[in-house]
Amino acid sequence: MVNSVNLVGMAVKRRPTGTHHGDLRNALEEAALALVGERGPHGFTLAEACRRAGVSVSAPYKHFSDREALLASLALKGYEEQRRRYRIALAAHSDPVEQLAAFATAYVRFAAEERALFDITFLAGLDKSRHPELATAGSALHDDLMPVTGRLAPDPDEAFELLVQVAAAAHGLALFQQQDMLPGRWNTRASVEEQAARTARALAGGKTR
Amino acid sequence: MVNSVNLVGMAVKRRPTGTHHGDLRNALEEAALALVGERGPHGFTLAEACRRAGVSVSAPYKHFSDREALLASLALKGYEEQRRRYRIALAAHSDPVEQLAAFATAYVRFAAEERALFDITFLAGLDKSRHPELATAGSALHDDLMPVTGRLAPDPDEAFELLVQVAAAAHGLALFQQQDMLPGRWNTRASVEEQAARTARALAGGKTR
DNA sequence: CGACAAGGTTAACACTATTAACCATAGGTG
DNA sequence: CACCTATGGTTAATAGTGTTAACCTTGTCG
Repeated sequence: MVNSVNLVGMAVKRRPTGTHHGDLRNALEEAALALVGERGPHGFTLAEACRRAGVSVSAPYKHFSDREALLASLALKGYEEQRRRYRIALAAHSDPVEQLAAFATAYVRFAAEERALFDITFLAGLDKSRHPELATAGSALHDDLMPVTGRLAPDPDEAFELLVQVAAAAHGLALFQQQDMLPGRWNTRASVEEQAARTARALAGGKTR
Repeated sequence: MVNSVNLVGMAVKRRPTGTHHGDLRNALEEAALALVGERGPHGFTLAEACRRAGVSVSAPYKHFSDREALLASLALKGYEEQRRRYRIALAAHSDPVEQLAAFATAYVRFAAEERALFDITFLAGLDKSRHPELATAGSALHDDLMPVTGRLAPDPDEAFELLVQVAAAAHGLALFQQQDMLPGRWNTRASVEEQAARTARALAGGKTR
């Protein structure tokens, strides 16, 4: 049923008009991820995603209230994927310092391996007040980590501050790498991951002696 | 010469058609800053800036090659303002650890006090390959700071890594605050500034013992 | 005085998001 | 079985955006 070919030579399935796509919601999210991957955090366009899904420009509104809702749905998946990864990272160690180092490593690795998701989650400028589920997902991450820093700093305030320090450093490193702000040989995934781990150890280490 | 009033009641000076504005380039940059301040990193629109400057939508192209060039010009000012602030911060101390702490504090303070500039500089998604002067301005910052970390870590690689750690942490903290990712009482300027300073001391402190 | 460069103008184009009004199909119900 | 309705598409229209081309007005300088 391929009866058309688009500009880049990819086959586009054309349904008889008025027929269901089958899985448009997913197809649009895939297209959005691809677009952000190809063109950067602001490279996503509803119109282009529709073109790629072989559907008219107004079709998305049957699945998403607006453009931002589509991105928010992906951002939520981004948070879930992060949570999954951080859980695994924490489970791989028993020493809390190494747990924090593994978390920091996983953070920058997520940014590199799932760049589009990372971009959407943190750089697309989503209005969190309009998508409260994102704020919730964010604090879920924080809940997973507090026990770890809690073992290093019995005072809850101190524990939270340590968590914020490590997360902020990892976030900054991830962004620096992504935006090519690190010169030459530092701008490799391995280097940034090591750097993240070392930073976490330096910040956590101060608490143990 | 006020002969018109716009929708929000602000007076708009209307020049006789075909006349020079006088300082349009500056007026557009002012408008852009205001818009980003009001609406966030992506709230800037050439059309709206033109409206505020009382000029037609194509007038900007006599001063900027395109929309992004206007933002790049502001981003450059952002880097310069940062450099100015960091120089002052460093000059206020002689102990390198305190210099780093002052830098980190100044970093998050800049993000808070000049939010629009910070947004444009780091969050507007400017294509640095199209604006090499931005990359240059970025490394100018790094040149100012290397001597400081150099005093804490004689090995240049180590010195650079310390610089990256502190800058990344400050960057992350600034973003966390700006995007309301810090709960309740931590989300104040004073708290974030202290946190930045403490993080810098923790990272630098490891090098001195 | 007259030419010209600078810096405005209007008009047009292409692209985007969004909405309204319409229509085809699938599946459950009388 | 005929039908009716919810689902998920369609087309068409609107409004806002960036950008370009062609034109016009003025101040300045030879």
